[in-house]
Amino acid sequence: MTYDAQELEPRWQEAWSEARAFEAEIDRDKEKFYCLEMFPYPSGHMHMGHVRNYSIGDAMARFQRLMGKNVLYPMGYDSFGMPAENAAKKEGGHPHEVTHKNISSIRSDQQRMGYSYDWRRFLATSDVEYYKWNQEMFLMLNENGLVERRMAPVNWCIDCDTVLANEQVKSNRCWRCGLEVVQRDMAQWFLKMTQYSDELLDELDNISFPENVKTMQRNWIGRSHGAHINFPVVDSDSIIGAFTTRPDTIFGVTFVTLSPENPLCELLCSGTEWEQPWRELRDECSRMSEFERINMLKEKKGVYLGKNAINPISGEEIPIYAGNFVVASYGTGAVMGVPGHDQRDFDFAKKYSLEINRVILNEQDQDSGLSTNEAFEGYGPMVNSSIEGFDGLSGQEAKDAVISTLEKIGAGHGTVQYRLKDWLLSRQRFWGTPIPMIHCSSCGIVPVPREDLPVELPLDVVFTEEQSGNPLATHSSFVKTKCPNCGGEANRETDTMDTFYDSSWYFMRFCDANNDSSPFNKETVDYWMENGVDLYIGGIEHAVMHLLYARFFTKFTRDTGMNEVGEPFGRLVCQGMLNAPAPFCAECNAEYHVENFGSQCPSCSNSLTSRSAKMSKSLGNTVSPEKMISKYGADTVRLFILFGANPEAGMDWSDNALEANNRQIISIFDSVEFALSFSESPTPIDDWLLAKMRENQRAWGNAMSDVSLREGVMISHFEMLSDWNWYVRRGGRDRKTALTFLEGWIPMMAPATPHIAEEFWLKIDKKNLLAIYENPPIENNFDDLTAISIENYIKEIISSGRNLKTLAQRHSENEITKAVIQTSPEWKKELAIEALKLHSEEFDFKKKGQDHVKNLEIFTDPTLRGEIFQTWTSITIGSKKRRGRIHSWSDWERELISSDQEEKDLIEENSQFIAESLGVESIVVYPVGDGKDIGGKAKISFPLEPGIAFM
RNA sequence: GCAGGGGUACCCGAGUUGGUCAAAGGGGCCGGACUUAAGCUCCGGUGCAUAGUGCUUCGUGGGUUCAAAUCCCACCCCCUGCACCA
Repeated sequence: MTYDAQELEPRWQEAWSEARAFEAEIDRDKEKFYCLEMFPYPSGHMHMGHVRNYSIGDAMARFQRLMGKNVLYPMGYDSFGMPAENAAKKEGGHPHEVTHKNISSIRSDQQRMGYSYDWRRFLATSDVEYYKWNQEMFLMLNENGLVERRMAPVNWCIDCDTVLANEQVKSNRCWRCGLEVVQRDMAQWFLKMTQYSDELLDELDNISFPENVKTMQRNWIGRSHGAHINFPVVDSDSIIGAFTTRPDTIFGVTFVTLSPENPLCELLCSGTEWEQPWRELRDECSRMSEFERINMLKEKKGVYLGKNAINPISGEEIPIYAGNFVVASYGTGAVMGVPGHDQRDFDFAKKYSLEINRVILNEQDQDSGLSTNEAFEGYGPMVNSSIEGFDGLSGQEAKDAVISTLEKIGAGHGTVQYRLKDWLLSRQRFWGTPIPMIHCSSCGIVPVPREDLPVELPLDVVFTEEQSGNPLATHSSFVKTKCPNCGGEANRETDTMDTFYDSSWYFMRFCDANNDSSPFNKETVDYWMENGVDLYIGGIEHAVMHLLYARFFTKFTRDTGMNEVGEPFGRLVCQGMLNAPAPFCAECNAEYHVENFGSQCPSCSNSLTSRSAKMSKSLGNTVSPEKMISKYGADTVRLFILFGANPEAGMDWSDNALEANNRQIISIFDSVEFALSFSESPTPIDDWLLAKMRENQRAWGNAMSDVSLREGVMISHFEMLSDWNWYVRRGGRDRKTALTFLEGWIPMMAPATPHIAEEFWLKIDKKNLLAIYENPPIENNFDDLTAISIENYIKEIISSGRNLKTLAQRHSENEITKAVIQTSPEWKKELAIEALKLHSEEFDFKKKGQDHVKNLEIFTDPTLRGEIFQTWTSITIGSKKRRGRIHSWSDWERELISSDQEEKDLIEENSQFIAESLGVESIVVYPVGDGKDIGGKAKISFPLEPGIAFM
């Protein structure tokens, strides 16, 4: 029978589905394992990135089932969002239809790959059955004071026609479409995520996220400790509040800088000669594009605002500037300028000839003067303080002293500042969860009563390309409503929720996906979510978006008593990039579309080389999963993906390697067929095969548990096969042994290549599906080490024999026909055993080794003394290059030396095989001294390293 | 600039609690067997030297050690994220 993936794979997929093999229920007798992939946005088809993500997850889900865990492995779709809305406009349909068409397409792709999802838990966030709970929980957030509507300057994407949260702006561009965002002032809905800033930050220490994700989240939250200091403005009631992390530099403040957008600016300079320059600066800043800003900001620019402020501690009068480098949205939008100890302030002071004072001593620096070209930003004792009691204090002590003085005189306080902002939730788009709020002209903003939920998206909306804005806003039967408070005419809120809201709790919904009375049942979620999702796999791109929102949301639901757990995800694995070759110009350091292969660089005309680059539509170097599946089958694609690289590592697509993996599967297939043709015929090699099997099972289990899938697959699909091949080569043909081996091997194949594994399982007459099989514990067989060591010994003899033979050939006139093997003399073996014994007792060979050997019985033979010393040294101490053998012998080698196996016997028993492998007609073997010393090999003969001579 | 991760043989990629490491595994390439013939399968080889010892190699240069891919220092390069955050 030949391997036919196209026939075999769908057959087993159907069998699993019919048997409901992957449907998980709470079972408190079993350890649970919640395996989850970041659910996809359902765009037309599954791409290779998806395939990689789910192949990793499915392998782990299947592995954990084999290990006897109760595995929850669900799949759903993050189906709200703009692409469907845009597609609907283009095609003239409704996003709802577009979405469901896409979902069924991607779902069938996933099923064709054989992923073991519990499909009963399927959900789509754009279905009202899901998003009604979004609304219910929004009301809860509101009741808990975590919802706020306020005017705010927001990031607006013109192309997407909506606002973006801070996290969704990358380098001043929209994370989705890449267009530059602009600033607008609008009333928006916010979730007060900042209330959880500290917990979100501190808990990172206890989560097993990859280090880079933690770092990104830490940076994003950006907590800094410092002081808020009030600088009163001279001749004015205004006070400038500035945040600083360096209150210890307070005596070095020589100016104060406001961000040009700060409302105080206008107040200070309005109607004076200083107003015009300030306006120019402000307008310039607000107009600047990202590119210009980076270039322009290399040069600090500022304008004097015509007023001065007072340093509240020293009483000194200092000028107030507006500066382009001060960020309006961070801290108070005002900075105290300490040019002596802040490089940025230094540059600014130089440019505008402001005073530069040294107030911190650089202890490393012998020169007590102030550097003329850079600020000293380090810590050191305070100097030149204009008030008693500060000089000499340094670091935290200095900061504390300044803060306590500030607090005493009412001019400031110690405080903590965060970079994290509240979550801007509202979007001016149709295809999202409607925010359940009502605007009443007399009652203001009123939440939709729970019993009136859900607020459903209307289906009778016609989408056309010409229309702009949110169709909800012009849909009068949606908008017009009654105020739940006063019953008067009112309007519904037409903003919808950011889709990250949907994905902030879907993992909890999966635990109880069909609950129609609440988002989820507490007990159910507590069972599956204990210690979080056990393995969460997805892309790094969500490091500060989804992964932060979901953590926040879980803490909120915990605090309202909906669940126990506070951190949603246990182990997080961010899969690496999938790369494929693309044309590359080394000169321009640029990659081009694959259509440029073979031609010249479009910009410099040099010839193009190839470089691997992230698979992308723009480079055209993508690979279609469907094509690969129909050519090789899902198992081959899965094997390639898992064997190509460990989950976190980037991997290069290679047609060659894919084909090689296909051949590997065919080889396995043929081997299993061959094994099944055996009849009863036991040989000594049988023990070896089963010993190797157990050894591999252990190594495999460890690798897989650790999500080292590449290593796991290497054992299950490569080493097991080569062991099998060796067994056959060594004459193994026993049916019973083969069946035992297959029974151990086939389950190991299941995580990566479940279809062939299931097929083989049937072939060895197993009545139940492999998909629901649990691996028994691995037997401890004490003879395994012996079996393995004997075989390793034979392999080593052959391997060193081969090397030597090629050398011997150069010296031999005639054809080599015979190998003479002289095994170690008995006394060398005795020395080795003695040394091993002493070594296990932690004997000090360096100090006492010499004396010890002199007292041994064999030492009485004077003719051997010199050689005994030499041998003893190489066993116990070693030489410069090579450490003593007692340190370097592996377990099997120690085992073999200590056993009563005679090397001579082992070689004799296997002499035919060794002769064949070495390509000689005959082998003669005897211990040194029992025959002629051929080629002078007696002296190099050593335990496990016999002297081999070719004739 | 700051932070995180890297640089291993022709290529990809293990290995970093120092010795068992000339360095797993795969691809490629070379040779052999099988075959009418292979692009199929199997076996072997793949730094140099060599009847086994030796020499040179894990980004570069130093250092620690009896012994370094592995530990320490400096430097170079690549990737990822943040970016005048006070």
